[in-house]
Amino acid sequence: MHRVAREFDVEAIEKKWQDRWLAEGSYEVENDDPRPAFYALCMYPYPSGPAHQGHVRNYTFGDLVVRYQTMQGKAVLSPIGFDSFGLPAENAAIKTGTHPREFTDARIEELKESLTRLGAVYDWRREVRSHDPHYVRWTQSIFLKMFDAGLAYRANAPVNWCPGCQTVLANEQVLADGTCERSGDRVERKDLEQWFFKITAYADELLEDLDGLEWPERVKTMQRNWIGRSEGAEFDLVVDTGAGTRSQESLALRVFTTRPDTSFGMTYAVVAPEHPLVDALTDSEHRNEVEALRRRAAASSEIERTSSGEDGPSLKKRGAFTGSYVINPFNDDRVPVYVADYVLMGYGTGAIMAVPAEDERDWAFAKVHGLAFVRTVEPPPGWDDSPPGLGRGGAYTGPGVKINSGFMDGMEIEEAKEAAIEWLESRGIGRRKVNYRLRDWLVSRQRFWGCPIPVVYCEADGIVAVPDDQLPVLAPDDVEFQPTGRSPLATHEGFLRTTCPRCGSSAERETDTMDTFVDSSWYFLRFCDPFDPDRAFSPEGVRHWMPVDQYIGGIEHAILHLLYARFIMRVLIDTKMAPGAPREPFRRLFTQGMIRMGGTKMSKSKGNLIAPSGYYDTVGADGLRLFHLFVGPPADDFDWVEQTNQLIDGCARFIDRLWRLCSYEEPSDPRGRGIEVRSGPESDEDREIRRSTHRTIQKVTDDLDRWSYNTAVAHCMEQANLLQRYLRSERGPHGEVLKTSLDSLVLLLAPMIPHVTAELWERRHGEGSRLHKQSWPRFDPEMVKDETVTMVVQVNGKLRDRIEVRSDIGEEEATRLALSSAKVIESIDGDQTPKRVVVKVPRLVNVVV
RNA sequence: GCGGACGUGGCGGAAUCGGUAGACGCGCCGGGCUUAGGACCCGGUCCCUUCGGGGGUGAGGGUUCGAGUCCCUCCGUCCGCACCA
Repeated sequence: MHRVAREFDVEAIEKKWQDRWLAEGSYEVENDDPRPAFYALCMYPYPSGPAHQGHVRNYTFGDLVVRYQTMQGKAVLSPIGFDSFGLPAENAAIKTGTHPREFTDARIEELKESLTRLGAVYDWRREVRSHDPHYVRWTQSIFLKMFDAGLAYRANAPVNWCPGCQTVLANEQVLADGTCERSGDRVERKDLEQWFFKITAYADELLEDLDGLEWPERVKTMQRNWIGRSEGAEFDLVVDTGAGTRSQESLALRVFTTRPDTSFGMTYAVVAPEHPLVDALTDSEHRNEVEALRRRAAASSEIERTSSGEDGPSLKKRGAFTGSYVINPFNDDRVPVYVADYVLMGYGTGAIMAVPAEDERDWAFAKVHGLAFVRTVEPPPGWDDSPPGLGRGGAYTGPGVKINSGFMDGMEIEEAKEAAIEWLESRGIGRRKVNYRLRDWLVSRQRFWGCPIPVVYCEADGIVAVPDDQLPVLAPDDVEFQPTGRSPLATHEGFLRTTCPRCGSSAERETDTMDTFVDSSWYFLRFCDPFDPDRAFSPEGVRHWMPVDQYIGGIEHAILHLLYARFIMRVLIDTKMAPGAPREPFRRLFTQGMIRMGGTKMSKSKGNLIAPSGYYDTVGADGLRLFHLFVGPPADDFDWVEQTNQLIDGCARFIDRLWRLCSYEEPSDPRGRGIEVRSGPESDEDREIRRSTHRTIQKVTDDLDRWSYNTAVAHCMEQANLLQRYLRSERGPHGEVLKTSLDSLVLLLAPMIPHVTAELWERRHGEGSRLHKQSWPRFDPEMVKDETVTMVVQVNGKLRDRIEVRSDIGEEEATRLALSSAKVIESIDGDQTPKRVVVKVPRLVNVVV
């Protein structure tokens, strides 16, 4: 498949330099390094074995940043570690009996090996592993700090239970179709007592601070949507159960709305099937129907609940009348209360006032159930009551003037909202309310291979934190890994039975472990100073390196990891574990594109992996790296197709050409045509080579700064092509010019293809010389200016002539030259007097006739 | 349905500020070298052409001396969210 003959021994050279970078500690950096600090970080990987193409892509970009910034004179912190807790290791244990630690450590070694073979360089002294007891200790310490601060709490809650993974999941781990993101099983709902982190307390800050981040806009948008802030009002509806039923005059139904201005249009109210008041609201006549609805809602997945759409019968089944009524406080109307699954218990208060005239969902429901509607916003002329979707009919949600709304009549919507809230507040019925889609973060996992939650349950003292000097709480090794729906720790008596740290009586340990996203929410801080045994990280280290200057990872972490990390960073600051600034951990984020194959993401689970290892042996790590840089914009997805291998070969071919170019004194041309270099005065051609060299430096530097790696490679190729022609030019190359130009090219390529360039540099500059210790080349602004340029002459915007002119040409001369062009004269024909001449020196003249 | 991004040769893509469309590479075509070439080197490669030119960046319209780039409408692809009241 690949090329066979190479000009040099790729394997030997790559190995040589990888060994040297390690042995010489080339990318180890101290916290007191006087150079400007730069923190470059790739999201630490889950160790699933040897690197796949996605890793290669990610760590190629990361390594480029590290080497480039180093050559730019920065002290670059380039750490790496492993997100080493997680289900695959435990699943392997269930299957094969291998302990997850043993399994994980083996996978880590494989991944380290392939990262090293890629030529990616790190300060390995700082390596962390989530499952390392020294790391677990501090994850637990952070948990307890949060517990003390009231930010970690235990609550009974309906949770997402994945039967495949035998654990509860965070909302974030459940896909929109109600299946588990990991196993694909349909997630069930269970009521369990669980640990939560109070991320909602930071909802506003997490939302607002997005504005200042240099992150891809779409990632910020995704986080904004996820947090889902909405402003509105919350108020109580007094329940009127009607004559002859139970006396429940004090019963009130609290509703949340973002449209308090439409309150006069409420024609019914709805509670979620899981709402605690459903029983109290339902009278005996309607009990059977309501119960049936509740059962169906409880059993049905999100898919069924959300996909029934507009069709009548299914929508009809999704709601039932309770037999109760509530009073609309705005107009004292008595309206029916329904139970319907289109209202979710998890959002707002789990109950709504329904305004069919101004809400499409309410409209659809009201139509099917024969409920009334009252418009409170004047719709535009021609708007009728025909079904929505046909253009101009149904619920009207646009702007307009209030009608049928008492004191709000005549107001615009925004004004009316304020008026309604004031009205509610002045009467003590309700208040302004901000609601979030974001829920608190459920962190309990009923699994073994995670960080144990360090608390004990004592009959007398309740939940008691494990004292600091007893951390870390580590899982025992002799456990049964069979899935039971409880943590394997729960059946291990030796672990379970303990004594209460407070009163000394017998107590039980918590047997759940933490979501692995907790581990990954602070690892970037540990990297700042992982050497201190007595602290998670030192304030000095954090102050020196944080925030991460360039964070690199996959778009799949746009919400979960990045939101959690932002949250935990703030918690650590607010609990005084970390210094007060910065509150944002990742200043700049880059999300790389996905590699697809046959339309789907290339992944282990899809079985469509193309292992990098085969390429290391043929085109080398450098060839593979160059391909990943060159194939397209780093942020874009690309399809791995048949032609891809030819593209990779093309990259290797370029490296070969570079090698030959740099070895011109010892030509490998079988015909032995040696290159003679000139000395003495430089010719026009020599000067042009010099200019081109400076221009290339300028372009490549600019490209690297703006993540345009594919064009950076293209510019290097262009320059190499030019130098190759120069080498064979009639007069022969000027020795000094050629030498400088080649050196510059090698320097520019150093962050991209580090092995071969390091080798070439050493050959050119002697044993012991180190390419990657060189400064990044600089260009002379005078030299990047062209002496002459091609001036384009247009007539009425159409290209008519090209004239070679001095680049400092004046407008008048340009105009004169253009107008005297034979082609221009010919094409303007009889019209000797141009209407207008647009001149943009020195590039363009447009003659308008 | 809502929100966002995008649409350029046979293919990946370039054109950073509204100013030469198609850089660079893959593929293909021709030539050289060669016992041979899947190595290497040189040349060509958007389409049409009567060789003067003409047309061309998903479609249609607009702004402008000038539009791949800005604006509007539509079509298509991808991504995110999706009963969030």
